[in-house]
Amino acid sequence: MEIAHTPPTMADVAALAGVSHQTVSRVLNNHPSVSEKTRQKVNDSIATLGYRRNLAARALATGDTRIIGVLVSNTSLSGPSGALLAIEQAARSRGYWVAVAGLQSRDPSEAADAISHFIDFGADGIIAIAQTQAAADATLKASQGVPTLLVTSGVVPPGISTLDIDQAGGATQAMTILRGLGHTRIAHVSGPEGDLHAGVRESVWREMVPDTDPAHSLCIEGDWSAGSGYRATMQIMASGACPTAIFAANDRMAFGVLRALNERGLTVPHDMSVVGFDDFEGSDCAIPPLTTIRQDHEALSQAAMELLLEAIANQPARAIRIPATLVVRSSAGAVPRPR
Amino acid sequence: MEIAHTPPTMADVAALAGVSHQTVSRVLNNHPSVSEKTRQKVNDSIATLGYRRNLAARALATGDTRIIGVLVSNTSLSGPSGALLAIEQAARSRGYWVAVAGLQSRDPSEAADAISHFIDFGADGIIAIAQTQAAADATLKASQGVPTLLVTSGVVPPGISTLDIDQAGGATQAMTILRGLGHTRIAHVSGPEGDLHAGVRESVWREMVPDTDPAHSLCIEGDWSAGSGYRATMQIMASGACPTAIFAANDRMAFGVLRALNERGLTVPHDMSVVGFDDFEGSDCAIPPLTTIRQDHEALSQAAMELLLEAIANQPARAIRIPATLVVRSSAGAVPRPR
DNA sequence: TATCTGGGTGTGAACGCTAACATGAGAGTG
DNA sequence: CACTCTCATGTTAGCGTTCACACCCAGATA
Repeated sequence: MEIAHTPPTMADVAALAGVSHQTVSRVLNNHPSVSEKTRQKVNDSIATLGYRRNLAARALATGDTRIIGVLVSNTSLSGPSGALLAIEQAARSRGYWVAVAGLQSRDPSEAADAISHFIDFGADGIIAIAQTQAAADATLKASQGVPTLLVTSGVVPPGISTLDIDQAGGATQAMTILRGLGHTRIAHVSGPEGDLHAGVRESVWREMVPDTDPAHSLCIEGDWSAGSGYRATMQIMASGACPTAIFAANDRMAFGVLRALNERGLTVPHDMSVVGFDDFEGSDCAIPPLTTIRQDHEALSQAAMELLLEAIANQPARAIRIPATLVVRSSAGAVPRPR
Repeated sequence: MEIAHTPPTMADVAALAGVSHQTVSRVLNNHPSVSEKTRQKVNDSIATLGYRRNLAARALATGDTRIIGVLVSNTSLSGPSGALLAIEQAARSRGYWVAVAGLQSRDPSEAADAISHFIDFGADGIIAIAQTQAAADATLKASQGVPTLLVTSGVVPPGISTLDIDQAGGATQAMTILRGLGHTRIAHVSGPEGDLHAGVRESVWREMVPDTDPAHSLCIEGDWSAGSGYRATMQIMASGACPTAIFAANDRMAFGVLRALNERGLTVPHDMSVVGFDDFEGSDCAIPPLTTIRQDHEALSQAAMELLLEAIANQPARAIRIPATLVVRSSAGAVPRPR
């Protein structure tokens, strides 16, 4: 087995094929004016030498890298990281590479740092999944000049493309189904303060809850974790409020809600209805299976690449909102008869 | 606000600071022999110009990119993608960049393709999370010459560093606790055939199950999803086997197991004990909370970077196995008295 | 026959950086 | 005081591509 210590270069291919390096370049870039015969010769030489084009050199010469940077916060693992892999596939199928940076804190300066690195790298574009307004702002500030797509429900100045899943629409569907079942006293377990999705979901709940008496229409803040949903439910039940339904801002917290109710001897949906959000893996097998709102990460990712490529091509900014769909299972039922 | 059409280059910084471009380079690379005064001048110029070093050019000149490619399969979302972000953080803290490629199929050629791309890019190293032996083999074949770390439980030729979480140890703990509680008839819901982790977990079960009568010690294959755990359980119960415990190869399938048992009116752990694997988000709030095996993705990621950097530095290959820990909750209990 | 056209090809110079060597000014040595 | 040695800096030549241009030779046109 021979060992090529330095990989072959374009010049090597050219020499073997008996042409100039520029001709090799033309073949590689599918330039029209290369004769079929030459093209064949060059391709043969490429094959025999096992030549691979050096992308760093190409990036230096052309100024673009075909790398896009994706920024995700990993505070809430489920959503973003699922989207990340989907974005990667969409990118790769279009000939782009994905570099990733995950944020561990909610400190906006960390986002700014990561963006700076992407820029150092010469990333052709940036997709930032911003779960807080501060992260969105920091991203825009740091990404000066580089085409950027914000996946966020936050407020963004004109001229920047944005994309998100319709949080308001999803939450509306959740509340609509509960109201349709006759519920008026609906408690809410919200996501953490400052989180944009949590904010939208909560404000829809606040607008749509029929019985606005805060003694019944309690809202307790969670942190997306199942445990926080459990604690929130215990708190609701200790508070003396007696809602007939609980709308949890995500499925993991809904798991905690279900467990707390189960421990207290309440059956779902007979004694209490529960609706979640996300259609998390396993939600179909919660006890009982969870009625929830599904977010289409696949569609999100496709749209993300599309918008980003538009931005890279200097086309005008657009905003796309992907619809969320209601998934009806059995955790939400008719309001119980008064006891 | 001024618009710099072409970003400033090293020469610009040098001109402003009144030194040569090489001196600027030295400052950037922390070369020792630069006087404090010059260093200061250069840093000032860098700041006023907003200079950022062009990493493509650097890569071309030095031959290394400080990019590492990470290959994950996204068939089973939970594990790998959690590990991905942790690896990214470990990498970034060491000055490396992470490019990611996710596999959508189990086709080994897709893995080979992705690896080739990483190599085109000049990745300094590759971390592949290989869930099948075929993926591991394809990775090694394609990564000729580039330092590679395989995160796998598969068989790997000497000279290649490997890393994994101790699947056998974890499964052993799961079986040990069940046996300690008096269970002898233990069914298994396995992961998909060909998956390395699934294989190890299953074979430990097979070795350790006390009652080896296949009529009781049933093994049903799932696909990691909650629904498959549900169906497997239904199948077990329809088969006439009467195990007193079920060991599910992951927590999501365990969710399905719990739901199926619940539907059939069996209570856990009174009528049946259940143990999962992974400590998935939400497992603490399953009904009842799931006894499971936790995998430390954080430790895995740190070790991954360490091993890969060793490989890049041409140090001898090593293999590290991260221990898995038992998390005792309430889904496993003493074997029920015969009815 | 002289002149244009244009497809196919080669030549040189970037791109922005680092490596290797060259230089010059002081400090230390005999 | 000539000699070396060190430190700080400058100079030159790549790294492997692509871009802009020059070139050549056929066939078409005048």
